[in-house]
Amino acid sequence: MGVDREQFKQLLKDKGLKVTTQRLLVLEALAACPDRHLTAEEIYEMVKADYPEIGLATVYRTIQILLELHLIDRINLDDGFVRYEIGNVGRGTAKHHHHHLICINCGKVNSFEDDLLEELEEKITRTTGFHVVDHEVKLYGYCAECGGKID
Amino acid sequence: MGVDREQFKQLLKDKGLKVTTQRLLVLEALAACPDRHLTAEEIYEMVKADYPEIGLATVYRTIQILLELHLIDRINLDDGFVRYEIGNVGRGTAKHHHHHLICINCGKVNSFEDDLLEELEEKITRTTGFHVVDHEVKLYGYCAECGGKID
DNA sequence: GTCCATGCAAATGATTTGCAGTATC
DNA sequence: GATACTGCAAATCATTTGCATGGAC
Repeated sequence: MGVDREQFKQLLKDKGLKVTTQRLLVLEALAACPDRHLTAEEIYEMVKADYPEIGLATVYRTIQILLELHLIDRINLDDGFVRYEIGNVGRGTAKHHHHHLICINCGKVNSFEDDLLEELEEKITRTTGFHVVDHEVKLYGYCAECGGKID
Repeated sequence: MGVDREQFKQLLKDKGLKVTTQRLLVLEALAACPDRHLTAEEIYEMVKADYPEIGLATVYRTIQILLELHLIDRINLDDGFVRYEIGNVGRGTAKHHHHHLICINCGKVNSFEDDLLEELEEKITRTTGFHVVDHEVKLYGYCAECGGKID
């Protein structure tokens, strides 16, 4: 999942950007938490454990680069923080992302993949002429654990 | 579409809230633009035309009330502004909202409704045990007009 | 050695909040 | 008349930016 260290270095060089310890550490922090959805502040705290000199501004600047390189995805759960997660590159038809199941009760966020959306997109192109390129889907509800307790 | 003035007044009273000119005007501004997706600032400007004394803080406070009464929906297009649109109450099975087609080129936002999502939700409940209550779907791509120009 | 990247602190900008005056009920 | 609502200005808080120093190539 994601790119490895060497691939990232190469991507930076290809773009004329410099390889720095900070940039490597930010990507590593995100790669270390493929299932969580980290805020900039959380990434900052994680990297600071290994590299206390890093500044929050550098984390934000690095996130921008990672977004432009399509190595990470942005998720907004409308809780006042923008979150980031490592992209799932190299899974064959890894074209779409952003499918999240958000538990209203415990706040847990799970990702999922589905083909039904492709069908929906085709239908939309057919009926409205809108050509879908990417999508973001958030489903709110109760996860298996919380659903039992509440119902 | 939406609630009318009298229904809104009653909802406010039921909640122990007072009926004020400002609250009526904010709802009217949103009701007047069912297809646009207004920012707080845009609502503020619209209301100010009729009622120059209104303050931006009052608009924000009223938006909170309207959200709690489920009279409006919040949309986040990740452009730095949170937007609001009047809800489509009274359309029979008006349970779900938040389906948007966002043109990457011209920025135009269109809403759509679809049943395919219901199918997807059932599938998710069946396979993961997650009980979906609401959803938000954003599809990014090129609208009929922009698609032609680019392809 | 050149130039980009970093860290810090200050700036930004949407949203919120405190408070004294004002309107609703 | 009591209390909730408003407008204003100040506060908040995530994110961005300016600038001088430091590091990559």
